[in-house]
Amino acid sequence: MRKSGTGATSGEDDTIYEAGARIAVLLPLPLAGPYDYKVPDGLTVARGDIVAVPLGTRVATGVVWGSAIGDVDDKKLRDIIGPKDAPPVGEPLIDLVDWVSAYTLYPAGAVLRMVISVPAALELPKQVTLYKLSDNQTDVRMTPPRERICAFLESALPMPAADIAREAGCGTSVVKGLVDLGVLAAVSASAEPDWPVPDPERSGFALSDDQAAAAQDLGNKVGNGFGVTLLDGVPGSGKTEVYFEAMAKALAMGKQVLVMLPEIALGAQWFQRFEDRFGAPPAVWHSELTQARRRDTWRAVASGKARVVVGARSSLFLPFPELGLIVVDEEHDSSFKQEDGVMYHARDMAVVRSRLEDTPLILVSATPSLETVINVRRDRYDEVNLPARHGGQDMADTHVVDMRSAGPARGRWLSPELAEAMTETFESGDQAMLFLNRRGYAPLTLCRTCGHRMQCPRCSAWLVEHRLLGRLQCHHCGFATKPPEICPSCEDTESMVPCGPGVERLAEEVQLLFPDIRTLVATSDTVRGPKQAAELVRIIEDKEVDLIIGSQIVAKGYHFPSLTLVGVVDADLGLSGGEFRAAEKTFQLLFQVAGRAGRGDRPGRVILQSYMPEHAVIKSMVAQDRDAFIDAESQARTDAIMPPFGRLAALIVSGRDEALVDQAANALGRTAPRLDDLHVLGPAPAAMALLRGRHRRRLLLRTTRDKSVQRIMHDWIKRSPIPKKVRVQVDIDPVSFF
DNA sequence: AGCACGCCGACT
DNA sequence: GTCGGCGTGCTC
Repeated sequence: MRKSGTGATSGEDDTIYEAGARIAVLLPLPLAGPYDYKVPDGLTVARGDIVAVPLGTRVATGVVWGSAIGDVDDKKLRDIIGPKDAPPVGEPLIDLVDWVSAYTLYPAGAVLRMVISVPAALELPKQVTLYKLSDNQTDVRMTPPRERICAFLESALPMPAADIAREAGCGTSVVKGLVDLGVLAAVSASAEPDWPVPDPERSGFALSDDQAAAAQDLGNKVGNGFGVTLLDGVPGSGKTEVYFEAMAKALAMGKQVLVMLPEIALGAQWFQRFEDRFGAPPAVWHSELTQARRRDTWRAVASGKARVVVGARSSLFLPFPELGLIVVDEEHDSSFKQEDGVMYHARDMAVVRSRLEDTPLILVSATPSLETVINVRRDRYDEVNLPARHGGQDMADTHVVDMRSAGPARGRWLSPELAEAMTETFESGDQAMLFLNRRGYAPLTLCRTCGHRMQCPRCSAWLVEHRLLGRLQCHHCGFATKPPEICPSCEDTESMVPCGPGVERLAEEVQLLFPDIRTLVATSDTVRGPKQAAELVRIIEDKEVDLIIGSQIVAKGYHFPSLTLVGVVDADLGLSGGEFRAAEKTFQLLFQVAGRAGRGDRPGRVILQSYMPEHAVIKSMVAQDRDAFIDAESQARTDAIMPPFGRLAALIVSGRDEALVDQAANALGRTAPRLDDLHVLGPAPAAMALLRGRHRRRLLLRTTRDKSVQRIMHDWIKRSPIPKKVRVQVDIDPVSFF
């Protein structure tokens, strides 16, 4: 309930607005704040109502946010038009929008746009005319088709004329004729589909004692208000099955459940397990849904028809009226951080929404983020542990190959040791996986004669050769060009050479070493969407391939019983590049990839190829000591006053005119806040100094946890004049330095 | 975010 | 003389 400054009002009095009232309406636009309107005669609205309002020459949709702010000329105030056809936005979601706005420093309207993301969902759904037997039957001459129609409708729900005609094996004219005669009656119904209801009472999976105990612990959180719990367990320990039981409890209590996953398109096995457990598919929510699907899903969530939603980060802003539990699976995944538009971290904002909804939140990971681990150690979060793999299997045996002394020949990427292990694996009839987080054939193409490097004209990134497509591509903006016959710089012929390995080039080397084995390359280029992901899983499970060469996408929680060897071609890949989370991210990725090995009844092994085997990440992997890594990383972050022991905020200054961008960035550098325990780095060119034709500079502010970075950043931008053509974005808690 | 208003080049 | 390019600014 919104607090009223005038005190005396109680209950709902201050959230209901009668005719003549002046109200604030938040529009899903990047305006500074809500706009004031009047309630016209004959209308009453309440806080949270979704209403149509006049805005300039057009009609906009907004949400009644409260009483008018009152700083606008009376003559400017216009009447609202009326309610839209959608349930009101609930109080917790209203508060979430305000909270996220205050935290990220983006206008509340920009945040609201993530809630009101489907304009069509606010319109009255299309009406369809259905026909049923009339209540007061009249005597008419019966013909065989008429008999069939009446007989069929005796025991059927009302349905469209075309369906009745099909069922009765006649034309629609017979149906229409019976309608005219009064035998059939028309009923109007909305064309909204029904949603399958997951059944929490279905018998679940057989759980081990550990799993059953963990499920019990998690289940006890449901229905007992807000609280965050980390569900921690190695890959294969059955985390999904365990949190399904907490979901079942919430469903049985009549609550809705939200599950957030990082890469929704690739959750094929997750979906199967969900259907096995609950007997119905969940509603899904991600950016690639069609417009019609988005509309139906949004309405189903708002009306409570959809009981379980599984979605990417934007699902956090769906209008659940009866939310009872949120699960964030793979909570460490950096794709929960939105990097365009409103920059928010969906995992962190899920904590906020859970608190506002007064419901539990379960964070799930085999490699929890340092933030989450520290919150557990500080007793802010509870922890439920799944100690071992289901079936008692240990983690796969992990070896490191020192590429400095035991590496392959020049131009090759597989060390003799890894190749030998592959041979053994194939000979015993098992499957192997090579992990290389580089799509395409080669990450760089250069001229042997003059050293010219093929670069994207719009971004500061090398063009990646995709030999299968016959193109050089920019992985940041989608720019593509034909590989040049001659060097664009010195015009030498046949001097352009590929540098470094990509998955395609690795496949070429494998073909030379193992001509008879069947190889599958799995990257986001070859696996597009859920259907292909499901097909990929089937091909591997059915052993139609011996070797999978994959990038990032194969690191996720798949379960392949015959996969006993995982080779990481370049274990150091993520460690260079100066991002403070590089070690953590690399450890998480390697740990997840290693988890693919030996999940059946056979032991697995993992081989890491590394040029820096003494690095803490590699050593912790070999020792299989996650805690040791966390301790080392915690100490390093504490010393450097880095998150979660310090706070970071970034300013990204961008524009097409480089000189203007530099000028604005330098001005921000000069007006940077000066406080104790506060440091500002930059301005410096962003890691992508040129992205999609925009020049970018970054300033990074680092300070201690007791400071309000929002206040500091807000004041900072306010006192620095920014040219109109230059954009300044605030990124609170940046995860990437792009 | 849209949409209007406005101020400079190629058309009927 | 108008049509139209998209830069700038406003919408309660």
